[in-house]
Amino acid sequence: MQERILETADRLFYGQGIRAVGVDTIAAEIGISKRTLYNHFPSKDDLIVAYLSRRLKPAPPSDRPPLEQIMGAFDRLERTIATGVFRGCPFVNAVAELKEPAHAANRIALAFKEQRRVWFQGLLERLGIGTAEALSMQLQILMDGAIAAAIVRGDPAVAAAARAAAKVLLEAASVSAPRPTPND
Amino acid sequence: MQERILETADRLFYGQGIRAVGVDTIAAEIGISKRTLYNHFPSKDDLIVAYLSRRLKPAPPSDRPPLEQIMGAFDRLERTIATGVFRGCPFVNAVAELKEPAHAANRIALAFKEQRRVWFQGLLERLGIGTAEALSMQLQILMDGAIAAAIVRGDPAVAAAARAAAKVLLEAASVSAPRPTPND
DNA sequence: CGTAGATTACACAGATCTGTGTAATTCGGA
DNA sequence: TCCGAATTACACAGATCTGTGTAATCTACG
Repeated sequence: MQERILETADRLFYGQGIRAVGVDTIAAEIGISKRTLYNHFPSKDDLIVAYLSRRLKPAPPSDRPPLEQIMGAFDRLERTIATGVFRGCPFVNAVAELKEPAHAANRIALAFKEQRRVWFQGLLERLGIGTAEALSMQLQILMDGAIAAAIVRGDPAVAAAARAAAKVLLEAASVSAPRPTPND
Repeated sequence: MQERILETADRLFYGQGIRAVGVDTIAAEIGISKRTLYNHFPSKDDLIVAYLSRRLKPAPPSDRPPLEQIMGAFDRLERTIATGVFRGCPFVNAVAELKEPAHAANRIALAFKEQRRVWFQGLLERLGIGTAEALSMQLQILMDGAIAAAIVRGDPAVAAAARAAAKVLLEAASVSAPRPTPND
């Protein structure tokens, strides 16, 4: 039941906005009473936190070459934008929508962004890039920028543009870091 | 009067979110009656559109060297983030908050982002860079990415990271475009 | 002074939202 | 079959929001 509530909350919160979706709407969508929903989540804030926490899953480890994984992240973003159900980063949206500075959403959003950055950093280190930490931040900025631009423009091409920029940054960083791995 | 309403609406909408601020709050903040506000703006939607349109001002022309202007944009962002009143891009926030796809906010936000991109493109062309259009999009992505990252992290350093990335992209693009101007 | 337009106070309609209280009902498992 | 837990229907409180109606009042200006 909890999971079914969270699935529906995810779909509605992400698709229409957290403030725009009422608790009644979620319950009605599932076909349960509002009381049941409140028995599982004592308040809407609890539901919001659970919704965001559920999206806080680390990327599954892959044995593909690091460079391929990095570029794959941009490709995946491009495909996601192209589906049309794309509505930006749920964490950034939540923080922008819930402007109370003390809201738990801020903590979760930060954890997610940092998790992604560290994922980039690990791959960059495997490529032997010395400036892995700084570059990982820049790659994350490119991802977030492509997401923001895609919200406004609705055009998957922005992800390709970000990918091209990432490639330039990677090549520039590789020049001063001579440790090419056999994989790529 | 119109201007006073718009000033206050801007401050509250941007600072707390469009959905989070009621018409009553804006009127009370100025010290006017709600009726007066509705006499100037027939609906909240009209007020939202006016609020966004008012922010749609082109950057004033500058006679400084193009490269300096481009880097200055990132510096300005860094300073803005550091002030603490920074709450992201008002246009992206509006689109994310008002998820109705037909809302006029989408059109205005797109106009703004395109205006900024074209501003970058013009400067890049003056630098004799052949890939000005593609690069301008990438610079805009870096700006938007730094903004999104700053919302979550609250750290002005992300703007500096974006600036450094922009510099790398510019240098890479300049290699194949030999037309250095005397200014910079 | 006199008038026209702007502004005010204020009540109110109607919608929506979060959250609660309660008693009846359903359902799974021992 | 029986018990306890989950779920249901449903009303309701109380807050908030957008938008309107109206009559009184202020204010600028001829």
